[in-house]
Amino acid sequence: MSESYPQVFQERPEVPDVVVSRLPQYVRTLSQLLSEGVQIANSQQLGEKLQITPAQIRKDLSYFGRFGKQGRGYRVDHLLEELKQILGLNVTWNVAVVGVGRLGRAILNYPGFTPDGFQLVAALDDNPSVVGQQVGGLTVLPVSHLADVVARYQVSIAIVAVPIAYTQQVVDRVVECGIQAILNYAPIMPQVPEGVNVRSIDPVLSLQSMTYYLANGVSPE
Amino acid sequence: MSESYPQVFQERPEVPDVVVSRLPQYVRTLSQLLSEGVQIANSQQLGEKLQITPAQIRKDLSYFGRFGKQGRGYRVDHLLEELKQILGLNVTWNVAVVGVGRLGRAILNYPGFTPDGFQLVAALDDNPSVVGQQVGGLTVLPVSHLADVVARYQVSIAIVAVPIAYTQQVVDRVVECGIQAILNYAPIMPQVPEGVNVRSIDPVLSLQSMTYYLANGVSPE
DNA sequence: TAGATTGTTAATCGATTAACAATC
DNA sequence: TAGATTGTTAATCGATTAACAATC
Repeated sequence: MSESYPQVFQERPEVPDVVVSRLPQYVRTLSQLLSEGVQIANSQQLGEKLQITPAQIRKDLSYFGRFGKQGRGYRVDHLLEELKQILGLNVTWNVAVVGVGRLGRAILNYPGFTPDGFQLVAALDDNPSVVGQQVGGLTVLPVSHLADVVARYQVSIAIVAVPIAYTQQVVDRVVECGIQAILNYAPIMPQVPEGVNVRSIDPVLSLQSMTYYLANGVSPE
Repeated sequence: MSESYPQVFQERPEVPDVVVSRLPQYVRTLSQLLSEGVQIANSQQLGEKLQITPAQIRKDLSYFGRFGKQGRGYRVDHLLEELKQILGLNVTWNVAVVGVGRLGRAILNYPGFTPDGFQLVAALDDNPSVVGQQVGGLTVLPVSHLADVVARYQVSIAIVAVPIAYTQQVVDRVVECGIQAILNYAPIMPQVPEGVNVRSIDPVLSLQSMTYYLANGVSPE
């Protein structure tokens, strides 16, 4: 074997995580511009909206291709579509919510996920008094149904909103079911195997870093 | 004046924001160790818990002082107290919640803020059918009372949970009242003057960066 | 075409890590 | 004291920014 075949996935060179994390913000801004009827935007204008240097925007985009026209800028609709494609946002992602306590209920009733293509397709909880309830249009199932649900609905993302004491074991089960993307609402960073992605929503951590600046009379940057 | 006097605030050289943002995680881990009865921990052990190199932990701490003993490590209770002091977590912070819709209600009923020293002392909303309601033990006030409330309760942090269309104007009013730390739950990055700190809780952005890895068959790092 | 803005390279900046003398 | 681990400096790594040739 003197030559290697191209790989199916991962043609791109390693894109820094920090770059990937900015792309959704670009999508947001471009969507807004599109809804305002703006047809063309240059990196300068995008940078102002996003508080990012134009150079950084161009550099970020250059990891994925050439989307602009010299002397003009970017077609808003075109760049938006390209970025959605790159991020996988042109399809609907099915999401299971594990944990239907106060937080889980708020999540299941939050109308902000669906318009962005995240469909909450299942709600699971192990509390017998909660199982069977209707929450956010879904019937709460026992967590033992997780593997079934994942297979049946092609779930690829789990939102975990269980008490801190159960978080790690629930995350373990979610991972066992083949889920590779987890949004965790407990104030803990669960351990997961290589290749599984966890993001935590942790308002207290955010507050605790802001108090540093309040207590010390300085502002960030 | 050939000599300048020491400043009241900001004796420390500029601590990078990324360092400040890690301190609350150290506090979390140390609290947990303390509750487990662990008395001494070294940077190696802390690093394992936090998935951070020991060198980084020592470097981070060195911005603020010398808290360990060579050959031993750190006394958990001592380091915890020092970090709480640095972050201003040894006092209670009064917080006003603006916006008492579904999200605001969930926030007001979330029991996780108080144990960490964030006291929700007021709930405000401009919807006449919401004003006067009892939510999370508080009577909802009209937003026009904001300045009063801030002064009376010494509020220094605002949690803003209003619809996206009102977010910027509510943030503007919050800033006018002298608030310098804002936790924003709307899917938008509000513009604020220099010196005001905004952190956004935005689960959709988190999901949208995870789909990149799902769609492209790669994992982060 | 002239003017403008991209895409990209090189320079700069800053954060992380390695290494080790200091010291408990 | 010998062994261990800190605190800190210097080396490395990576991300941001500046600059400019390419080109629309």
